Amino acid sequence: MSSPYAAPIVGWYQRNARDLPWRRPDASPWSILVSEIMLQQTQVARVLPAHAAWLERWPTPRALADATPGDAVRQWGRLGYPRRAIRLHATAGELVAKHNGQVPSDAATLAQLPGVGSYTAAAVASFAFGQREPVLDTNVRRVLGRLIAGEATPRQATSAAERRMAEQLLPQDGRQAARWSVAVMELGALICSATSPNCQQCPVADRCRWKQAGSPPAPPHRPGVRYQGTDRQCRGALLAVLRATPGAVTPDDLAAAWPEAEQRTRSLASLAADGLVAELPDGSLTLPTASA
DNA sequence: TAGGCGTGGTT
DNA sequence: TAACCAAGCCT
Repeated sequence: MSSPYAAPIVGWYQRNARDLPWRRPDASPWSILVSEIMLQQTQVARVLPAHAAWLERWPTPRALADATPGDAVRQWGRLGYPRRAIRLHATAGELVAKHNGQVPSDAATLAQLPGVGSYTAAAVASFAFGQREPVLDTNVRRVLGRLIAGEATPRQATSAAERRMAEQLLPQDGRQAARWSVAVMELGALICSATSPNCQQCPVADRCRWKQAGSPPAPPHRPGVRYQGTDRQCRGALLAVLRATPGAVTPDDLAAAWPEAEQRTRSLASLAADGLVAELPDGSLTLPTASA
C-alpha cells in the first residue's frame, strides 16, 4: 500500500461496498462506460434501472450506433441532461468508425470521445482496464479534501495541488489503483457525504484533518440558481412532449406545453443546436432520426 | 472560467 | 419546503 490511508479505506470498501452491476467482474467496458455517463450528476438509485434497460437494448457500441439518436433520447427517459444521450450515441458511432467497435483502454483516447471528460476517461481506463489513472470525482475530492487538507468541501475547480495529491496517493499497480479509487468514491458516497458525514463509521476518522479541526463548516457559496421559469425547465418540458410522442409533434403541441412564445422559440433553437430536436419540411418537430 | 445544462431524491 | 445535492461536460 502506498499510503497510510489505503489499507483502512480499501478494507472498509471490501466489507461495505454496494453490489453494483458495473462493478461486477464480468462487466464489459461498454457497460462501465455507459454507467459512468449515466452517473454524471445523477444518483445511483436512478441509474440502476436505466443502465440495465440500456444494456439490455444495446449490449454493444455497435448496437447503439445502429439506432437513431432519437431512439437514444427516448431510451434515456427522464434521467436528465439528455445531451448525454446524444453524446453517448455519437460516442458509439466513433467507437465503430475509429476503434473497431471497442472501448479504448487509455484515458487520453477516451477523453476525445463526446461526453467523456477527464473524470469519465480516467474512471473507464481505471475501472474497465486497470490503467493507473487518478480518478478525481466530487466524492474523491471531498474525502481527500477533508482527510488531508482539512476543508469541508472542495473548491469549484480542481486545483493542481489536488491532482498532485491524488497522484501521490495512487498505488503503483493499476489494479490496486482502481480498487483504491473506487473505495474512496464509495466512502464519499456512503460515509463522508456532503451534508451529513457519518464519522462514527469512518475507517480513517482517527487521522482526518477536518475532524481534528472540529469539522469546520464550508464557506458560504454563491446563491443557488433557480430552475422555475428558466430555459432549462422550458427545454425539459418541450423534450418531454417529444419523447412521449411517436413521430412528429406540431408547434401547437409545444405551445401547449410551454405557452411563453419567446422563451419557447429560444429553447427550441438551443435544443436543435444540441442535436436534440429536428425540424421537418412541414414545420413539425421530431427527435433526431439521423446523425446531428 | 463561469455559467448553462434535467430530473428527482433528500433534508 | 425551498434549497441542496447527485460518479461532470462543454463552451
